[in-house]
Amino acid sequence: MGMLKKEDAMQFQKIHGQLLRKHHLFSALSDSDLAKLMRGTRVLSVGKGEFLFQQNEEARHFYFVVSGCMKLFRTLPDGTEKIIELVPSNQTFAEALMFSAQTMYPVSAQAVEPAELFSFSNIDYMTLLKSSPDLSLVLLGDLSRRLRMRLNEIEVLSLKNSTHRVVRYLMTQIVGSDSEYPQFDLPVAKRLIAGQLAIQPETFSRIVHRLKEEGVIDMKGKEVTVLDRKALANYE
Amino acid sequence: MGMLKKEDAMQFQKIHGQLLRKHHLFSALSDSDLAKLMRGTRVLSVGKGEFLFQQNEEARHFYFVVSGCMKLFRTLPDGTEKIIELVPSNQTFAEALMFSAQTMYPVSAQAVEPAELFSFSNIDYMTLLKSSPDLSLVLLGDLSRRLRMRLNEIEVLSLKNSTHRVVRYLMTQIVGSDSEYPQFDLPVAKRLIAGQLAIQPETFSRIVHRLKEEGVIDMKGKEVTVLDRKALANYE
DNA sequence: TCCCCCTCTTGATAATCATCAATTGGGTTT
DNA sequence: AAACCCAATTGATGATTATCAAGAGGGGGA
Repeated sequence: MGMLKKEDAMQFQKIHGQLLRKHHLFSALSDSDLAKLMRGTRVLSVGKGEFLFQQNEEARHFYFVVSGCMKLFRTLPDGTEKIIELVPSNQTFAEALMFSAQTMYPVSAQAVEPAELFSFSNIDYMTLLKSSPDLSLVLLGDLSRRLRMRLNEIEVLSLKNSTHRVVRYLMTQIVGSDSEYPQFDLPVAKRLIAGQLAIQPETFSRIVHRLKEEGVIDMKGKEVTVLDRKALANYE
Repeated sequence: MGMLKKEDAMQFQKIHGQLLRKHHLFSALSDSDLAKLMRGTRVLSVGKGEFLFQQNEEARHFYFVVSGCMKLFRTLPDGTEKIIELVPSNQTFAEALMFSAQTMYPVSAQAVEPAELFSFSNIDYMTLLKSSPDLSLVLLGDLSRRLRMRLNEIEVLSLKNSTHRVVRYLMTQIVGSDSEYPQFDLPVAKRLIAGQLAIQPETFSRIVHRLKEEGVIDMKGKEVTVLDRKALANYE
């Protein structure tokens, strides 16, 4: 954990360059720019339950998840936490702060599974950005996408009852699959999913129970099978 | 309503150039660029209750509200509508779409008060953008800000009970005022505010009633006075 | 001015969901 | 294998809020 020595950095880049290349934040960078950026990169390991940063801490870096899963959440006035986002591997987070005067993280970041991260300096990246107009356009597209994702989440949270929220969640998990009986694994613990949907774990459990009873889905552990796609869609 | 003739366009720009200049989408443009952009501008009048566009329509333009107020909302599966944003005068909307491949409006737009709008061509603006890296940075900052606003809204929607949501709403209306007894007008009808908070108008009314009873606020029509700032803050 | 329409309010009731409590189950450590 | 921990489940209860219904207030148009 810490700044890389020069030789390590070269090794590091050879190994992970391709990984980063797949991400839109880095795909538009030239090789030399990417190398330059990586010189300031740190590799971090965050144990399960450990914090990376806390809400209202100064935001100097953004992060790329190599492996594991990070939880971004806000602490509500009553002490409970609201999960804003669960960030799986190969995704970045906290990079949107870089572009505005805001210097505080608006969320806390905690690992829900042991995680490996790359950290990038906001200042370094911004320097690159100023010399690469195309990159700006890519980022604008990215932020715009995120904005629409949030829109979706706001919609989910506004859905009348919890059943609708769960159903909507399941539906989002199977878009793209055109199988008659779509199947997938819950990406995280059920209580975390419940948290994202702003319902209690107990409620989530009961709703799943009912959906199973009605033969709409099956769920064993984290393994979910949709048995009746139409029925699920009609729940909405 | 429609494309402007050349003389009108010049007149138009003289009158409204300053107005637009105050908005970050246009503040970084050179005079000539702004003039170029305005050549494709249309002036629209939308009557109360009239639609500007519907969800899933193709998005070719974004808009600036000169006067009046627009409501952006999504229609939920059960037919009810979820208000995403209320756009007052001197603000733009639907501009974030321009930056990503997405070509459909993710919301419907309707006037809640008779509104005058400018419409701008996405393509024209993007052309300017590609030749003005600084503008991109300004926009990134703007989107980043919006992203945080949505974060706030998600948090509000996650608040346990409706009272907290209303209180939070009132608090956001008085930040910036350091008066002992802050005072403001509700920007739109109460039922719309209730909609934004994802509660029923009846519930909103009852909560306000209780807050008045407890001497925390006073409300006559749209006129709100906070009588006990501390008590309001402590409600959270 | 009066009338009408729509918002807002207030009341009563039913549905939904959170909370508390106890138990089960699965996975990991010792 | 046993002990343990935490997640998940299930049940019972109470609080919150949506819904339905009816009445009051307010502003704009005839």
